[in-house]
Amino acid sequence: MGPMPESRPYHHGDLRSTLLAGAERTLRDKGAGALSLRELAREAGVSHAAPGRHFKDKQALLNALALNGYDRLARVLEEADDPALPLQPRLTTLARAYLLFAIDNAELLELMYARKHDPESAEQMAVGVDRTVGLLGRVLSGAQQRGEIIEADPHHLTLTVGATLHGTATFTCGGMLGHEEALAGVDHVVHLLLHGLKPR
Amino acid sequence: MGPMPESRPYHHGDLRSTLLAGAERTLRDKGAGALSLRELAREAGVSHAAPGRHFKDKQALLNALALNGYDRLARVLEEADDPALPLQPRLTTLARAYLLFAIDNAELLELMYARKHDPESAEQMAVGVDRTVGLLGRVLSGAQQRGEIIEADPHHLTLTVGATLHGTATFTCGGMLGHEEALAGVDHVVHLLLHGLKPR
DNA sequence: ACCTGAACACCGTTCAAGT
DNA sequence: ACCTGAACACCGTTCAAGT
Repeated sequence: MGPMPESRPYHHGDLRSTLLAGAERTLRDKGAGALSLRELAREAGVSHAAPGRHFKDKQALLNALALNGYDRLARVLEEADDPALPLQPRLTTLARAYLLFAIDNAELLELMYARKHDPESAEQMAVGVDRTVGLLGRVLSGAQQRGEIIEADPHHLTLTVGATLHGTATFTCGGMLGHEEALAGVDHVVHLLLHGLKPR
Repeated sequence: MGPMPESRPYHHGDLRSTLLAGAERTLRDKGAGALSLRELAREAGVSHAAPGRHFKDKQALLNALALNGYDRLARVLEEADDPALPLQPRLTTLARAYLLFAIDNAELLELMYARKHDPESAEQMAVGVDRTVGLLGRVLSGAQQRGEIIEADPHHLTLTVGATLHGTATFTCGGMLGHEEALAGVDHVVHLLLHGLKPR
């Protein structure tokens, strides 16, 4: 019964990353409600007060998670985007990528869109949002310059298209649509956005 | 220093409603994170264990709040709807009513759309959702029969239009749009839905 | 600079016991 | 039938003290 080899030194070394990684796993597996700093500390093999050195409170950890999410979402969309594609399939590809991200990271996405009450983190989130809607905005502005879509405030167009995609994702994650059903419907949604409900 | 007149008998009499009303006020004033059964019990002048007689756990109270919200939302939309209006203004009116409800009840709406993990409450919520998207579905189906909108799966059309409205509400409540800005933009959003992004 | 241990003020939930 | 009071097992946060 000798002492186990001490695999962890007094200083963890990378506690901040470990906590964030654990939080993301808990978020995915058990939901935001199950997130506990004390539990994360336990999983990291560290005292319950240690997280306080890296995150001033629980909300700070949640904000860090959300910022992380914006990073990943922006990367996913940028990788999915293919400027060589015509407008409709290009938008469809982006919409599908967004929906896939939403399905894979439903709880995280909720965190990302959660109302922030302190103005400081609200600004950080705004930057993250800009990164993700920015791509969509550029695609639409480009199409607009080529005369492929109507001349209207591009910011407004972007928000409307973004709202449709996000609303679809919300409905899907909320269980109102099956995942496959939603992914299969993406083409129709984009078609509807481009051509409208009215007969032509 | 005589005893205060005992305004509350041993049996509260209407504790369930009192708790729900208090919860709705807290939700509006301080957000879902600030909701505490013990605090609600204190406000109701009752022991901290008393809520357990009316709600088996905290989630049960949240579910009751959400169902309540679906009721109110359905009423709001039904009152706002004017079947005498042509399609576009009729949809605009409904969209504005939904956005107003969302702005006034942002935290409640989040609760209403929150993923439910137990299948029992998930079904209750589905009924509530059906009540609210049902109206939209009937409006669109009617327009479809009159040939005012394209022939496509009406359920799919409804979900897409609903997604756009809900996404707009989410963006607005999340602070990406100002309230007035969003309300002023409703006309454009509905116009876009009906006519599409492509030039005609 | 980073972490511990104890302390404080909260939670939700349960259950015998009271009215 | 409805509520209380005590108990249990959790939280987040703070702060002196340790390494």
